[in-house]
Amino acid sequence: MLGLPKLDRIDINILGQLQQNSRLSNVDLAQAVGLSPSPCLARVKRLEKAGYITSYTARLNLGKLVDHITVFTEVTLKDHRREDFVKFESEIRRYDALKECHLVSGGYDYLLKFVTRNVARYHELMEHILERNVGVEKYFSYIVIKTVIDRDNVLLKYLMTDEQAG
Amino acid sequence: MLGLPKLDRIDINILGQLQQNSRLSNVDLAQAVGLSPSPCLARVKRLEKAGYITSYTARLNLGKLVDHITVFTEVTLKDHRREDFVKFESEIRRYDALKECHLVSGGYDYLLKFVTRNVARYHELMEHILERNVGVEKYFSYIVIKTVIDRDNVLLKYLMTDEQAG
DNA sequence: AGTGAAAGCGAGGCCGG
DNA sequence: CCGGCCTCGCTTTCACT
Repeated sequence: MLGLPKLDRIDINILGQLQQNSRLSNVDLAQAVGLSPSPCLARVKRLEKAGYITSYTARLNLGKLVDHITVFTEVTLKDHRREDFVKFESEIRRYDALKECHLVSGGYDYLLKFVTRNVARYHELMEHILERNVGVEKYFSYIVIKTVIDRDNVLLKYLMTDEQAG
Repeated sequence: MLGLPKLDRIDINILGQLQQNSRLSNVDLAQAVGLSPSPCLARVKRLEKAGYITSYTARLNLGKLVDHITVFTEVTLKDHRREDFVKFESEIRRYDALKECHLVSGGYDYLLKFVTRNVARYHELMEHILERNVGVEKYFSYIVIKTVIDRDNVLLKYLMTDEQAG
């Protein structure tokens, strides 16, 4: 975090390649970015240490593994002092079913994304949260009927360019 | 897709391990799940071919790479015939900035998640979508101020167990 | 910084239980 | 279906540029 060495085009290229396929062998990666294996490996290590790469994960087809539902929950807090946000954020972390939690601008405070076995499980979860008195005034749930798109990579090339999508 | 061979505990374990670290070497993975390398590798290949593993990706710290914002958009369609949904879903795919798109139950039709450079870009994008007449009646935007939680793995162990989170 | 060689180790195939 | 062996190729280091 102290010194941010700038990234050149090769670094960006490496990140993009690994984002698409984290199991690329170092020799293949090196060839893809036009380097020989040694400096390529050194760059990858450097990018990892500098925190540009946070983890390497396998994407699973969860639907084939176990029945589950996704639910988005809009949460409004009772009070809006700094400590109320801190408390909610720290308490909500306990829940394994919680995939995402975002503080948003607009009609409510937090947008949450849960993944649970079924609606009953989700309902239990929300009751549990309310009981624990983490400062929730009200919430509204949107159950996902069908996920049309859920992309993992994309972005990098798009965000680095100046063209607007057509 | 034709024959779904059942997964035993070792398979689940393998998936969980690779979900946490897709760069595990096969020998380390084998040891972690209590197998010798050969059958372990065979299982991984089988799981890949059967579609339980969809991809291996590197998670990037996007915030360090480029400034960007995340926006959730609630979309309501004008009409709700089957063809209206089909049209919207196919048209919306074109947009690189779109990370997620879910059909939801409740007050509106689709919940979208965008990632763009800034608010101006997002606004252009939405104008573009409205102009292209994909059947959007109205939309409402929630700009993410702070992402508190964004987990990639979790789930597997949680979803496979019967205990409720505490 | 990148290259190239060398050593060590893992991937992936094949047989035997 | 698992374990052990074997070979090939990759990873990783190091001296050099």
